[in-house]
Amino acid sequence: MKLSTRARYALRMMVIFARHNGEKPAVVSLNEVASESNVSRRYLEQLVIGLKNGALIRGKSGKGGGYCLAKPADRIRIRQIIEAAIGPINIVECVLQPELCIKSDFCECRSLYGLINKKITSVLDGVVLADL
Amino acid sequence: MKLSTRARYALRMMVIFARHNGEKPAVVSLNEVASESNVSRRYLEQLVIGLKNGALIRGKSGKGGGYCLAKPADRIRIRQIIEAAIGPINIVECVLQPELCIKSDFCECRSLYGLINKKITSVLDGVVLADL
DNA sequence: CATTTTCCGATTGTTTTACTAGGATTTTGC
DNA sequence: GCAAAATCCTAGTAAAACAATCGGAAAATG
Repeated sequence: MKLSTRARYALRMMVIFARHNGEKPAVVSLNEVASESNVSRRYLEQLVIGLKNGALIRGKSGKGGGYCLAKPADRIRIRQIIEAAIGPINIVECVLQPELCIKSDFCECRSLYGLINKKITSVLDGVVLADL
Repeated sequence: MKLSTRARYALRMMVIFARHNGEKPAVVSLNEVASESNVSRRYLEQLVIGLKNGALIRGKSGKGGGYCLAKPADRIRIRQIIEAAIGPINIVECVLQPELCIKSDFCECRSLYGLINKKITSVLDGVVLADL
């Protein structure tokens, strides 16, 4: 029941991108992020892939390059960031994949798991990057 | 962000204890639970320790022994069960232990983590064993 | 007093997570 | 045009968490 460092680093990184958003060169290189967040650039390179695939940021190669938000910070939900980093949120497999358990139909716990899942996702949907 | 099998097995087990609650011999042996839930008795033995320490169930040794609920099923919150099984719920260490991170005071994310934590615990507090 | 059960602690195997590393490609500034 | 700075892509590894097994002691019953 822990939020992985992947998700937390990704979130921290997005906060940094958001902070440099209005500036002259909006892009921030991973070297800068690395020194600002105490996470190795190499590792950040991996984390950034998900964010890019999720169309949350844009990358620019070459000297003077880096990353910047792909849309305004008040249009980016925290859930999008976290799911881009660690995949879809489901506390228990059977919630999204009923076929995994033959008992799914009459399982007493499954609806509870679904409820927890729903609560978590709705919290994360209710907060945008700009709020942080 | 997954709920461990420990927690799920513990929950399933509690449902079984609850079901046998009103019966003649209220106690259920772990062998019975094992065959009913497809989890080895050996493993259940471990899980049951937390539930017992949490005063959610009572154990009775010897022939004809087993476990039964320590209080009525509508007085046992799901949160108690899960925390007995896997320890206190905190999605990120820093929420409960601010000293772990020097940035805690002005961290943009920490309050968010606290919020998520609160949502999860309140859902689990809002459902009792009898509801399942 | 043998059997069934809880009780206690140690160990092993497996999976996930966290992180490191090498090198290719892109782009820019001089 | 070419060196430098960045993204991009793909493995590999070390450590931690998780899941499960195992041996045997103590308790209680029929």
